[in-house]
Amino acid sequence: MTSRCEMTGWVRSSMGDGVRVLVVDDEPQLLRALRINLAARGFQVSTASTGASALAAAAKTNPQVVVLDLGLPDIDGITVLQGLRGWTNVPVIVLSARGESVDKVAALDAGADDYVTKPFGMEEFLARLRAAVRRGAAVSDTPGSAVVDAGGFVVDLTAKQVTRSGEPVHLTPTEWGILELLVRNEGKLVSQRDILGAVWGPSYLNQSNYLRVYLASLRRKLEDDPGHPVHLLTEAGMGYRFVRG
Amino acid sequence: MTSRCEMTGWVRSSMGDGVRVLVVDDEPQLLRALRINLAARGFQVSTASTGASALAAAAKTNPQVVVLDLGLPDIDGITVLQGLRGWTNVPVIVLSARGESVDKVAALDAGADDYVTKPFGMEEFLARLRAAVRRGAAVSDTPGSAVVDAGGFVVDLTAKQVTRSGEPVHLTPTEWGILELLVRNEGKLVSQRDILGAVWGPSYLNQSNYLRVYLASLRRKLEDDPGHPVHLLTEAGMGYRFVRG
DNA sequence: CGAATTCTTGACGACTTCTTGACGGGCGCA
DNA sequence: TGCGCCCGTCAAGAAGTCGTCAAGAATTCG
Repeated sequence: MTSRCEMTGWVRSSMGDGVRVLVVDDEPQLLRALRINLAARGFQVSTASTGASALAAAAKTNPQVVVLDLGLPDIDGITVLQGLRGWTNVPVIVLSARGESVDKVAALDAGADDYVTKPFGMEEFLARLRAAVRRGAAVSDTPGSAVVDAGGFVVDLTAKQVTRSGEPVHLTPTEWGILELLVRNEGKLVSQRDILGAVWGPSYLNQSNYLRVYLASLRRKLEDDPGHPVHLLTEAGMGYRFVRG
Repeated sequence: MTSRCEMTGWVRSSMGDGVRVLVVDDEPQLLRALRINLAARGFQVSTASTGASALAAAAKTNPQVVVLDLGLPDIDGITVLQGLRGWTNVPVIVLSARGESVDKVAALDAGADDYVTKPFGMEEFLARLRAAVRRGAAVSDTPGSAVVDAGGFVVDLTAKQVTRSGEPVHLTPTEWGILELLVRNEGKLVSQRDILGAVWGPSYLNQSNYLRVYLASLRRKLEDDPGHPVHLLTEAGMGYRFVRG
């Protein structure tokens, strides 16, 4: 609907598409509607329908913004909010049924950033969401961000996530293990034994064929021309090296 | 990583087998299962079943990674974690019964690196354990790279990389072994026997023709005029010497 | 419990690296 | 001057390493 903002609007390569948003609600229909709408606008959505799973999901995906319904089956939404605030200051948008102004005060008091009453219009909601992301980005970009931009792809070491031209790339645990080690030692040559010991354990130090298989897999997923890698380099007989574009 | 890489440098044989891991749990069965599984993968396991003994064991064995159950009989697991964090930043993986999400958040807030909910699959657990070891290894290895500028080329001893007028130069393992040894003994004369023993092993002490071949190769790659070397010098009958420009 | 993902394993060709022998030049010494 | 020694150079075969593929086993997830 004629919204002027989205499309290329606020999308910046630095911040990227794929802003991670966690949606917590116990109504399947609303959950589905939000997931579809947000995904269509380039957000990377994860969801939870209980307070417990919400906290777990937050710790796991480290979202950049959280949408939290106060009416959850197991734990009070306010409690969930407090649980989050004990650990992160990610922006939280609270949803609640209309008129519950007592809830509203309590939520904002507990550290919510914004408050939306159901039912709500999608445009308004998206606007508030974007505002929350903007605010969050302003404060959270503090320490040496654990995000490495390789040129062709971006590795977020804390979120354990890789994006390529905005699109998230799915890596298996082993693939991520190798990539993480190489990226954390950017520019340095990492010997095969080091990788095998760190990823597979101390008793796999000679299984160099594993590395061949997984490096090939990583290159297929991350390199523009997997046959002639630019970032994931092999030094024959010595090891592997990650370099930025 | 954590490689000391002394003179003989990148010798192929032994590296950190037996990563030291401390497992803290009060369930004898789980403790036993973990000990067996971890030992089978080459880890060097020590265990504790109370918070007090855990702190003592940590101080004694100085583990490279700690697995900590939150439900201990004497001290709260969080307290143990804080006790550890008081003097070390060893990676800690927290175990907890499922659903105790508040505990998880509190644990992560107190400095845990990861958490696993019980019951858990051994594969997943091992993957997280290796990831923790990996992170610990990556950060502990950050003393600024030792770089030697020869004038015509630059040798980065930690990254194992040589650049010439900005462009990286590719060296074979043997070439690097010789160059590293010479550069680490900058200005000193290194006898042929020393080089042969360090790079090829004690049973190649008389294969001086190897050195001729590889020194020629190094000069071709690094010297401006390979026929009249300036940095990689020969002392007839004695050995070789590296000097800066 | 079944389906899907992920991991392991072996084999092959292409490529890189190592080894080996031969040849010639510079230098000191008889 | 002639000889021997040591070194630099070259090239070709041997040996080892890497990328790739595919299929079976193991594990996770719904």
